[in-house]
Amino acid sequence: MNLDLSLRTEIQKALSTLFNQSVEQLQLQPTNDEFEGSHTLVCFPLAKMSKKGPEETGKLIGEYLQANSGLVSKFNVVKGFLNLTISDSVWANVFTAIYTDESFNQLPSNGREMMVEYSSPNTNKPLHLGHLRNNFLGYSVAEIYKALGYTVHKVQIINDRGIHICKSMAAWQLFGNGETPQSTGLKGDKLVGKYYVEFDKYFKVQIAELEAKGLTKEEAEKQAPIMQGAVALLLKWEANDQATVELWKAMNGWVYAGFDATYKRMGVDFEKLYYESNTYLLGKEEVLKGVEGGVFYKKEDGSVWVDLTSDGLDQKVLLRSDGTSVYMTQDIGTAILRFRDFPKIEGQVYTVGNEQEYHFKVLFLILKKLRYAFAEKCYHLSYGMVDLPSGKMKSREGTVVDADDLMEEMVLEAEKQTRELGKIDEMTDADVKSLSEMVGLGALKFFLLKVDPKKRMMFDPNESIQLQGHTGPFIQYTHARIKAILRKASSINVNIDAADLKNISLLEPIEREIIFRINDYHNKLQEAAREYSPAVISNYAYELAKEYNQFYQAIPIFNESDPAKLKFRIAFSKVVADVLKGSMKLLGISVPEKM
RNA sequence: GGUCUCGUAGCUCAGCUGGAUAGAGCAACUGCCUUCUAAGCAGUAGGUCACUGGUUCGAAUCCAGUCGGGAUCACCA
Repeated sequence: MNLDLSLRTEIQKALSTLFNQSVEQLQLQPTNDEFEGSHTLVCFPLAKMSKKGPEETGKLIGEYLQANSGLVSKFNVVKGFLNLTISDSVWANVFTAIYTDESFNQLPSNGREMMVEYSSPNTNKPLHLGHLRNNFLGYSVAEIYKALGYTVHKVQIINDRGIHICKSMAAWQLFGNGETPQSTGLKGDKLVGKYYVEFDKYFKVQIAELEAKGLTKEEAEKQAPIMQGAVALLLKWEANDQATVELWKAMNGWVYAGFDATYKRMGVDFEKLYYESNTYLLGKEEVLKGVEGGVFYKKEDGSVWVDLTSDGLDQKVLLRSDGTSVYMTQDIGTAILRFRDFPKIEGQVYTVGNEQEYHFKVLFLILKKLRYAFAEKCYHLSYGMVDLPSGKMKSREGTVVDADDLMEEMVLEAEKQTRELGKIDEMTDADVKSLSEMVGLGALKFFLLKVDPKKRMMFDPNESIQLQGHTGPFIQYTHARIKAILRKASSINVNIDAADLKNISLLEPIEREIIFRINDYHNKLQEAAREYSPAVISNYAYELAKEYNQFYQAIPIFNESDPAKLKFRIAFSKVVADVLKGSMKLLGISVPEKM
């Protein structure tokens, strides 16, 4: 049964009976802790209609509901707030329905499809803290939609083309001495990243030298030999020069292997990868078609532009005067290709930092101008930067927090604390390892996901590694605790029959609160999906775990002498564990049986 | 400068489709392990919700302005 809906229906009945009127929007909200009840009807807006003052209105509605609804056992009115107490038998029914609902955590398929893009790193630098936020967000949003019954396609675009790749290639040719991941023992992405940094270093030196000879900065940047080397490589690559393409393939291969290892540890995956090198030509084609169709226009120098001034934006270049494509061209091609590959998807979510908001605004407008209906269903899941106490991460200043290093550090910290708490005594080394992995990554993921994605957030390497309080491990711990109870219950052969549960009465207030919260889970799922915000889920899971811990501490389950109550509390604990596990799964976090 | 965005406890964050005395965690201080796991629980202390004005029964929440932070405004991606 849907308690919320039933209650609203009953209130509407009350209004039509008492005042012969109906109201479109009822303000029903959770009751504040200091008052008795679980649901509160705000009566101020109803006063005009009832012509009776909020307090009197609340009282009349309360009396009606108590007498006629079968839901409300008690009520009180404070100022204009009608606080309703739902009767225990109703709670028992609500709980039993959830307990017996096998698709509570995973709703049945709704036949709808969507696509989520995330990660999409440059292939010349290793993944860092910002990518972690990106990946965890994108993965989680995909999981949230899946739980609602959607089929979700997780994809990423690989920017494997362009001058930036050629920079690493140029530097490797100059200084690499044939180094490979195998020969150095470095992860492939780290090795290529090293040469990208190397490039930058020599580039700067050469610019300085040329500037000292009297060249302007722009001239120096163009004429620096190492940059000319990179440009030469780009031209050769575009001309399909065999040796260049071989090197490009080899170095990209190293990077992908390195990224794969990182993704694996992060626990994220992709159904399909799109390569810029495969989509930019389609984009170009579309742009040229757009010129013919009059959507875009060509300047005298041959460059192609779109004029968005009538939409409040600027003009934007889509093809350079030499006919080569830009970032936007590639994204147009990719979007179209994806809808060709997956014609049933109704929308595409792009998980990309908020510094690209303008880009996506333009992209979606262009797609609309090209008359692609799916443009309406594209959404830029824009997230804020992760700042360090020293400010923004800057690769040039060496303040980048490397993703691999950070994950390793978190896992080591988890292991250290597990040891300090004396929990490893009866664990095998393999157990300790897998638990540390779970806890360390759980802490990291939760930390990055509990903040509203849109907001920029602070990461302090010295303080963020916390395993107590408002953290992932707190929830994991709560789950493990419940599992201990369930093990004990099964060891003493407590069998639960759903029919027993309906007859339970005299619930503790904390038990009602928790059922209320569990009952709210699907609302939160919807909200998280609507807002594209895993933070909604993480905060929900935290609140639920917190409430359960209160219950756990206050009520020793196995001291209960009434067998019906004992059964109820075990079933109740099981449901909490399942919902915790399910909601953590949406965040990409596993929960342990013991910790 | 234009556009967008953020400003809540010492710190990190919730709350924002207007509702009751603004909530957590961390840090500080006090208690609680012979009972299901103390990575926990209970409590104390900590606030001019940046500022000013407006809208109304009611504003942290909506609107306008001011101040402060950030992003963006490339034939880079």
